[in-house]
Amino acid sequence: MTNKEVAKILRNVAASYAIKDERKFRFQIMAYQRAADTIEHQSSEIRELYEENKLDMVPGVGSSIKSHLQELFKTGKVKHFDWVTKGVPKSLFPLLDIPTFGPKKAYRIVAELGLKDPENVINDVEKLAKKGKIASLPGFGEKSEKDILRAISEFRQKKGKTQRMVLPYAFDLAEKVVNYVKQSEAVIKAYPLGSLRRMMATVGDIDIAVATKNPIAVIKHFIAYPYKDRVIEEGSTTASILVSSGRQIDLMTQPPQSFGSLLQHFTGSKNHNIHLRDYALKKGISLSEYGIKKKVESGKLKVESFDTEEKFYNAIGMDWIPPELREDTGEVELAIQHKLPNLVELSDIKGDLHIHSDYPIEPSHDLGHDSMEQLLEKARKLNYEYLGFSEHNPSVSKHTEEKVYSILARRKEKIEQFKSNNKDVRVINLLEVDILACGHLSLNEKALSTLDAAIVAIHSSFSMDKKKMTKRIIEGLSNSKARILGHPTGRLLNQRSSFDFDFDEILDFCKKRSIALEINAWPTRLDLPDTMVRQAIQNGVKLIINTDSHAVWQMNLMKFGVAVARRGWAVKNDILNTMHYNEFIKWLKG
DNA sequence: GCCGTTTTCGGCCCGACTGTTTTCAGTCG
Repeated sequence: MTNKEVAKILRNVAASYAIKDERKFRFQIMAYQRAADTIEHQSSEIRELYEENKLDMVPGVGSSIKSHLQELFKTGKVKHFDWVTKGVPKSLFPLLDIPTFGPKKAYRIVAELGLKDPENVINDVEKLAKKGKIASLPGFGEKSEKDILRAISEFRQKKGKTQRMVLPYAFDLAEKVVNYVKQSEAVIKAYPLGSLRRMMATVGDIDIAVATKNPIAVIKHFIAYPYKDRVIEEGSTTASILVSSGRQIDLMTQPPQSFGSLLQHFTGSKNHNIHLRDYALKKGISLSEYGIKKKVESGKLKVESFDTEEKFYNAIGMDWIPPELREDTGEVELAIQHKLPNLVELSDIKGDLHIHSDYPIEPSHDLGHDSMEQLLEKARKLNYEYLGFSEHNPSVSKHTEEKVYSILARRKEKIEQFKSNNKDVRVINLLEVDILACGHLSLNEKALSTLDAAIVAIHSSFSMDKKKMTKRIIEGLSNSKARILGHPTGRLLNQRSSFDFDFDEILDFCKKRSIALEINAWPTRLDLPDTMVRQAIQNGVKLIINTDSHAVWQMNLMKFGVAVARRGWAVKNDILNTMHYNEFIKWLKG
């Protein structure tokens, strides 16, 4: 059962409570919605957390929801959920997936029109709307009927937030729109915020904050964006549009003197903001994008403004919190105690160890596009101290063992030349070696002896059971040349979920052998995922951030790997490739 | 139903926008 499916079940419970008695159950509704939100956006699988007995780690999951989830995973259903959803037409649940449909609207439509078939309810609503049957219902009208038809159509085309973007795509889109927004003279500052600023692995929509003294002019300019599909909403301080690629862009404005609180509000996350505001309430102050509302002596409410985020956080009584940490997983408490970690930064990185050149190694998988010389030149520009070449191992099915060895021996000669000629960027002889289904590495000892060390990784037979996969990985890591576990979970964002393995066991083994886990910065990997990075660090396991570049330009993707490390609370010491060359080599050679 | 730097009981974030309402409900972030 995926996180999305679990979240959907919890949302259905919240909706059922809302239909039965919204006032009576208002706090249950909030609790179930919050749990659904956090589970849906959790970067580790909730099912695995259940198996590892770590459901408590999920914010918003308390004793009650935890026991319901345990029942769900054990038996496939939950008695309490059946009780709550009893009497609520099942046909309304599919409608909740469509933006602009909430529990009330969905319920009134299926109840008034007698729609009972959950399989076809979306089609049924569409047909009836086309016949004009919705506009005549109480509380609905011509406009809302048209809006329903459009919402269904956009939902089918996966427009809006139904499909999440990988980070670089979101970056490009945000940059385009921000550049356009800045063309308005009324714009003083404009930044992309939301999950993009928090550097989440995937981004649902683009949020832009604008400092201006003339919000009406800014919004008028914004909604005239040339690649706009339609305006979703347009108010006096905020607006939302859908662009032709189907993505949603939200814009919020504040005057410059209260821009700091807008940055804070619009960066989120939602749970972070709720925690912050809850904490503030207990101090008798109230937070919003406008600033901090306090009672003054006359008994009247007064809003204090903040032009920077730092001042805003400080005024609540805590340190400024890096956006990557704002997920309500302990950062607020530490900010109050002035004990936030000093997160690793891009400028700390001194080398990239996972680089595929075009060296003719006749690999099992894909070859790089650029030469070792070109890649080294790029490393110089990035001010790296070292660079590790790590093509895929030569194909073992197409070559004899002797042939594999001779390819690697020749490659070693070339790399040795670099080693003696290059003193500014030191070269390291690595290779990305497959861990075969049986647990053996795809190269024999003689072939491995040509290398300084190996990045080992899974590239086949992903659907093994958990025990076998864990054993396979540990066997692969047992070879003394294996120093780095490459893209450890094997996930591909929006394509393939991670394979099943016992992470705790891998962590134990890596800790014992001083083996590093890779944070692969490739945008559809971002593997290890951030929550597992944090777990690795808590267990004293070190990490290496690599780009897995197959071309020169891809070496710029390092920032996305650093972002994952920061979201996993990594400081400089946790990341091995922040070390100088001599220290790094010392670790690498074991 | 969750949660804890005045709490294990008694609170629960804050505001914008839209449509169909003549004063607000529903949805969203």
